Amino acid sequence: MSGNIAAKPLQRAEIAKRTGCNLETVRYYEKVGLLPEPPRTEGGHRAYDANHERRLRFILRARELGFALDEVRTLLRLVDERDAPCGEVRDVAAAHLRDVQTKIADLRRMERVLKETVAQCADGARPECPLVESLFR
Amino acid sequence: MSGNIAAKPLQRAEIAKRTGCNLETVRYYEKVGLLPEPPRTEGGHRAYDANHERRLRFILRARELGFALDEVRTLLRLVDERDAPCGEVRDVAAAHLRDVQTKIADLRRMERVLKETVAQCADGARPECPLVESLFR
DNA sequence: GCTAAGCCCTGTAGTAACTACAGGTGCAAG
DNA sequence: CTTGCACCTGTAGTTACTACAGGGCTTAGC
Repeated sequence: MSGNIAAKPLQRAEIAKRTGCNLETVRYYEKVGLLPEPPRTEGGHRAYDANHERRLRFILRARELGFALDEVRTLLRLVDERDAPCGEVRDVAAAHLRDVQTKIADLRRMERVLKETVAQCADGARPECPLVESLFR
Repeated sequence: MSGNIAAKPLQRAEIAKRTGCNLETVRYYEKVGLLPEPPRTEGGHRAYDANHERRLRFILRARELGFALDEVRTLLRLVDERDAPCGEVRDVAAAHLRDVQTKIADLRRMERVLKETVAQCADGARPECPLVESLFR
């Protein structure tokens, strides 16, 4: 046969390197029930397969988009339990989108005020600092 | 004398109500060194004065603007130690402003992708969910 | 003056989502 | 067969609070 294509269905914990995820984070996801416990080698090392990696990538991508782990859990449950979870998944994502938009609005408010106050201090040499005063107001 | 105007320089822990800050949070700020320990009544209750309230308002306002407690600590130290801390305070605030702007940029990226994927699921009835697929990608 | 309600007290533990050890073993290459 | 790296478990630390549990103080009403 040309190489050991089917001979190694299990990869080592290079899953971390392949996904760019910290190995301790992978174990954390296992501990909190987002990843299934993988089989072990005789020595007790975890042996992940392609499905673990696929699931981990799902988690990491959702995290990049700012989903909380609890939301990720919900999404994965929907994917695992339903055949066509599209509507429910969309609801979770839409709710998260609203959260993100709220956070953006909050941060923009902060940004505006910070800009104003920093600008008032532009010279940086006055005895009474307008920035400090505005914090004490 | 017309009432006890100077007879009560110390207020009760109504400081919480007056500032809208949770009393347990006030004590937390004391524990982490942002607020000085106030004098106590004979019974051991904290007796705050106007300076405590002023300082607490500073903290709360800085928190509203998204300063981390460590940044607040720095700001308060500058205010306490220097006569004219304007320049240094401005530097801290400017650094924080950059953080805020980075966060806004991150969130807007999330927002854009979420909007796109949620829109792809608009009908919500397809067997293969584009949103789920994009998370698995 | 006394009592009961309602504050306030201390200290600990819980939250989110990791991260960083310490102290020990497996494994694979040379 | 040895050496060094990767992996193992479990605990504790991070941020900024919040939520108790189990008491003590205070004060308004009687």
